[in-house]
Formats: sequence, structure tokens, C-alpha cells
Amino acid sequence: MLHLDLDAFFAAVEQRDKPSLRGKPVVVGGVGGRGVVATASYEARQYGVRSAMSTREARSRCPHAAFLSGRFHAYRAASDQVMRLLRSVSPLVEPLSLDEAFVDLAVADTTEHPGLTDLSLASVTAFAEELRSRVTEVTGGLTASVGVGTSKFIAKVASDLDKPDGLVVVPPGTERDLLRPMKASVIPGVGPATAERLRRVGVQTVAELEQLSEDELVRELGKASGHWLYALARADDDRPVVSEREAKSVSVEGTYDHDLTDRSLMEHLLTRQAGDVARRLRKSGLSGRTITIKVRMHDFTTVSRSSTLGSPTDTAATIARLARGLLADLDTSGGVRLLGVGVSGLADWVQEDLFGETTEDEEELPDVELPQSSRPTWAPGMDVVHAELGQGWVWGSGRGVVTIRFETATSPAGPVRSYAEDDPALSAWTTPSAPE
DNA sequence: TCTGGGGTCCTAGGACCC
DNA sequence: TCTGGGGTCCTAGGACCC
Repeated sequence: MLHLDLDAFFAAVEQRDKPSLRGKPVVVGGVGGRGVVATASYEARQYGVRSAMSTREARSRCPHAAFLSGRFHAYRAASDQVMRLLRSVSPLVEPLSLDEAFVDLAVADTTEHPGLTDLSLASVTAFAEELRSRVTEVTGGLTASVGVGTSKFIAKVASDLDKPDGLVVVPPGTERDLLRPMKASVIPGVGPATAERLRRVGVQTVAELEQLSEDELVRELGKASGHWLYALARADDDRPVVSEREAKSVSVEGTYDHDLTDRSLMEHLLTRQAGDVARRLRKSGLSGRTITIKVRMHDFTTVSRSSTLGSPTDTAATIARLARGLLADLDTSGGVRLLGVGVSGLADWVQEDLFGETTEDEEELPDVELPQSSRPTWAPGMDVVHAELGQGWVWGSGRGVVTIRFETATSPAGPVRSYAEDDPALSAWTTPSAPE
């Protein structure tokens, strides 16, 4: 089994496409007030910038880095090149994300790759080095780290051992010796919560994990995790490479720079998200029966509400109507930082229109009436607005929301209001004053 | 003025059916 | 007036992964 991982993928694509960024710290991720880092280049990692860190913290650790919001079409294109290369090696390729995949070398195409007729250490090592240079060729300069072993688990652990731009082949029979000194969290599925539970029963390494019986692990962690950890601690992993996976859910969510309090704005945003979900469902020829909304409150507590239809839908108006209905049952008076809509229970077919109704039109989504009070004046692309209360700055824009702080001479930190980007109130503008 | 987005899988309780 | 067990579906929340 081979595992390939592209190094600092998003940041590396940016450095490839923009020579001025080469050798410099690059951070790709959310650039808004509540953004997090998706990928940091190795130059940025020297300053302690890490994936999943808030962009705010990344900026304070490495203020001179280039902060980029990401160009997903470029990442997709580079990923496709790599996946195509991998599929030319073996029919069994399982992408885990844009930048990672497993390849089953046991069923490799040996007419095209005669080096793989035997899977000796020497021939696998030679092949993997060749593959790594081919990846760099086809992507125009990206590097990959590769691991090879007798299972998915070992291949993945191996690819991590010599990053970036490295190769590790684990000889058969040495797997358990390799794992024993490692932290239990090398096992996929052992995150912070499970690691803490293990620590409380005196387990920090795989060697210590091996000492627990299967019954103890099941008692401590539940059925699925218990059996899974017992096996993986012994490098017992026979998961096959699955090249085609069916989607189980489609969802859209957004975190807003400023907490939302206006219910009709929330309904408007859910309606818009429902439209995005419906579009993606249709594009994939899918429909689903269960509509779920996700709401993260100001204090980060997260709730979900769902509702299941008798037959699947891919219609924006239906998804939107259910989503708004689910929101109606929630108390959002403390403010909402995230809203999301998802559809699950997917079928690869769409309900015929049994009742002879015409299919609802995407263009005719029933929008929600927005509040009339405190309408500001604003022009697309402008930073400064006049508002009825005085002057204000557009200080947050994205995901369909414009957030404005209204300032007056007597209250320099005036009230904040959020509007849907397409609220007609925002386009009926008057003359803006000159920006500061 | 900490804490993304798009997913998957698991658990647990309750409804309901046989 | 008391009381099975198994199976499936639905809902909500949480852990985890990249």
C-alpha cells in the first residue's frame, strides 16, 4: 500500500504560481476576522503558524507572511493532475482529500510499470522515488511525501515520517516495532478527546495501548472505537482501497464576522444557502430526504435540527422552507455566529413530479422581507457609507452579509447592523463621503 | 476581539412495528 | 392489570479527519 501526501499543498500551489512568494511565509485560509489557517508554507511554520490556528494568531506570529484566501479551482486542477497520474499506476486509488491518496500497489499495472512485478523493498523504493519525481513534473514543481507499507495505516504513518519531500518504506514484519514508541494519537480516530480518556487510564503510547485487553478498551471507549484501537495498536488493518465513494450528505455553512441577531436576515441567509445546496445536489444528480440546519451561537455552543421528508428533494424552495421552519424553533436571541444547511439521506434519483406540478424554478426563490429600520446608504465596492445615524464603515463583507458600524460624533463606537448583500436598501445609495 | 468548511462515523434514546 | 425482545427509522450531539 502506498500513501501520497502533497507538501503544504495550498501554499505550495500559490508559491508555484507566484514566484514572488517562493521562499517566503505563505498562509492560506480564512482572511476574515474569524478565519483559520488551512495551510501554512514551511517558511510560515518556522514562526509557529499551524493549520487550524486562527488567522488572527497567525498574523501576530508572522505578520510579514502573505495571507491568501485560496484559489480552489487551481488546487482542484493540481489535484486532478496528481490523481490522474496515480490512476495510471493502479486502478485502486482512494483520494482522501485534494492532497492525499492511497494507492494499492498489489494490483498495479505491471505492463506499464514492470518495476512493480515483485514488491520487494528495493523495487518498491525505486518505484516510489520515480513516482515522487513524476508528481513534481506533472504539477510543475509541487513535492510529495510518500509512505509505503503493508496496510493503509502503516503507509499513512510512513508518509508522515520524513516530511516534506520524503519517502519511507516500512519493511514487512517491522510494523509493530515502528508503532510501539509512538503516541497513541498516531492511530486514526484518536483525537484530543480519546487521547485524554486514554491518558486517564495511563496510556500515552501504542506500547501502553497494547497492554489493554479488548474488553477494557470497549468498556472505556465504546464498541466501535474499542475494537478498532485494539486492532490498530497491533498494526492489524486490512481495510481495502475504495476508489469510488458515494456522497452521503451535501451541506453549506458560513461563519459571519459579526454575530447575527436579526431573524429575518438569518432566514434570508438560510434561503441563500438552501439554493447553494440545491444547486450542488442537482449538479451531482442527487436528492435527499433529510434537511438539517446547524446553528452556532455566540458562545460557540452548536445545535442542529433536522426534519425528514417522505420523498427526496433537490429543490431550493423546499429545502429553504424547511430550513426556515427549523430555525423558528430556536432561541437565537444571544446572537448567532454560524448558520448552515445540509441535506442527507441521499438517493441518486429524483422524485418524479407525481402531482403534475411544474418543477420549482431556482430563480424564483421566495425571499424573505428584510427589516425597514435604519437603512444605510451604500455603493458596491465602496468602503465608506452614510447612514441615517451618521457616518459608518463597511467593516465586514462576505458570505452574503454586509456589516456596518454606525458612528456619530457622540457615539464613536455606534451600533452595528448586518444586511444581506443583495438587500435593495444597500443599493439605493446616496453620495458617499471620501474614504479616510 | 479565540475557535473554518465539508464531510464521515458513532452513540443513545424514543417511536414504532412485528 | 403486566410485560418479552428484535429491528428499523429518526433525531441530536459529539468526535474526528483533511
